[in-house]
Amino acid sequence: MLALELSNVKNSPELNPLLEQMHFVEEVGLMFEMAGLPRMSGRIFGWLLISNPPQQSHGELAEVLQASKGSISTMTRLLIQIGLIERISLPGERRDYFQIKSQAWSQMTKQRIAQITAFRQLAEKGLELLKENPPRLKHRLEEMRDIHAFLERELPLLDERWELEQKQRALGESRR
Amino acid sequence: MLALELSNVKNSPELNPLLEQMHFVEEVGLMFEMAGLPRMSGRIFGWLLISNPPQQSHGELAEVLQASKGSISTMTRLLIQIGLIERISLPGERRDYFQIKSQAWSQMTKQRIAQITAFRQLAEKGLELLKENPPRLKHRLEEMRDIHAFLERELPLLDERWELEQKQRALGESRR
DNA sequence: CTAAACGTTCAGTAAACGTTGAACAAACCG
DNA sequence: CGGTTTGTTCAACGTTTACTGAACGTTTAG
Repeated sequence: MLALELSNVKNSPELNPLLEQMHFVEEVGLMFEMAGLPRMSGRIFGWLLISNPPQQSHGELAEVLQASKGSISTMTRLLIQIGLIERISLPGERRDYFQIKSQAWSQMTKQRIAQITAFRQLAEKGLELLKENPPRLKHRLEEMRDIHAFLERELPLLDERWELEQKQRALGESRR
Repeated sequence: MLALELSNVKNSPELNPLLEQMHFVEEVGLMFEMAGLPRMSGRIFGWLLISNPPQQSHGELAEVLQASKGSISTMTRLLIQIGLIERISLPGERRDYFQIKSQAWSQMTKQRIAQITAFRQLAEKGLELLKENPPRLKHRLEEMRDIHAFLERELPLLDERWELEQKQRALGESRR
């Protein structure tokens, strides 16, 4: 919940961009929460998606999001660890800044692939347990293993294709 | 934690399959927890992956997993809702049984795609907020939108290819 | 009908989690 | 050298969550 006093403010988009921005931030927070991550980490990420400039300091984050320094510190560490943001420190500046990492989303794909690998391995472990049993009982686990092996093969290819397309697009734009 | 008395039992795989099965079940539980789902739902799913027969009643689940009836009831409902298991009721039988749903994993892919759509929409919402700003500020959100749009296009195709491959394999096997 | 088995719902609990705020540490400035 | 700014760590708090167990409703069987 916002601690700012907003009740007297007219709710029009043009007159109150801050309100809309905070709504966006809150939505990102909810999506992160649905994905099993702390809501505050999502708020930070959401703000870094729309902030001007894209680099925001620890203190700025704390102020805009109405969160404690501790929370910011913990959650930025988490976001860095999972590869979604990065810390940048300018020479001669005491403060650190955070910004969205450029390949944040490929990073997420990579993590997803790691999870898929774990699921495939789990299926194989299960099949090991059932190795003396009739095929009828093994189908469940074979299906689980095969689909995950399939995705394990295909998702990296998809990611490559994406990166290739991006490079080509960048090339095309720079040529103009 | 297991409530069964296991401390006197020799720990060899051959002598104690139950212990290994329970270990497997517990691992699935942990993976589900990592994915943001209740651990007990993962235990149920894990047991249904290796149980003999694949159909297990409410009561059997409660006994094997050392869980309360309430927990089983709630968690099976959840698993059904997200499409991972199904309930089967035999005519003339009072009891209901649960089993892994055959296209459980395609189902998960579909859910993932829905989430990707949500992320793309969120990016577009963010771009709307920044529409008056210079391109420099919009890059973050454009990247987010584009990668998700890409996956939104490609994942269903991947899923189709998988299902096609499966059908062909089944055909090949039945022909032998 | 009564009795038993089956299943769901729900209040209560215990543990886990997110968040805060204060104490602490480190870097910089006067 | 303090003093100030910046950031991390950690204990404590409050909330949320998973799970239990009991109460309740339903169905089947005798």
